Amino acid sequence: MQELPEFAEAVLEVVDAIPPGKVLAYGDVAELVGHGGPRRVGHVLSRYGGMTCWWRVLRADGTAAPALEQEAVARWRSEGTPMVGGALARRVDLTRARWDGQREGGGSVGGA
DNA sequence: GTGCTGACACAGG
DNA sequence: ACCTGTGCCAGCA
Repeated sequence: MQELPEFAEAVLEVVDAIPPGKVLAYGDVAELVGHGGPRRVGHVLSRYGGMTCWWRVLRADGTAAPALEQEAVARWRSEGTPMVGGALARRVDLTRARWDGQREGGGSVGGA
């Protein structure tokens, strides 16, 4: 594989593991990889994100950077990611879309 | 070695 | 709901 830094490799691995319709915050990814902080995750995606589903990674607010908002929102709508205020909002409902790092389907019923 | 910038996070107004 | 300031970590001039 590429000589990608271990950190970058771990990040891409986690992002690639996120199921469709789910999302993770930069800080959450950093926690899952167990290294560095949110800024490093963002930089990795900006550099190697071109080959990963970076749109499944957003800020803790459920929003994405201005430049990515256009692209990301389109992706979320396409993937069916839960949005706040309907599918027309530019914000994701982290309350439901936040991936726990485990397999979907969870057990909980709650939802819905 | 110093300073700035950046696909962030959190608290305050 | 919105914007602002501060802290954190790493890369780059």
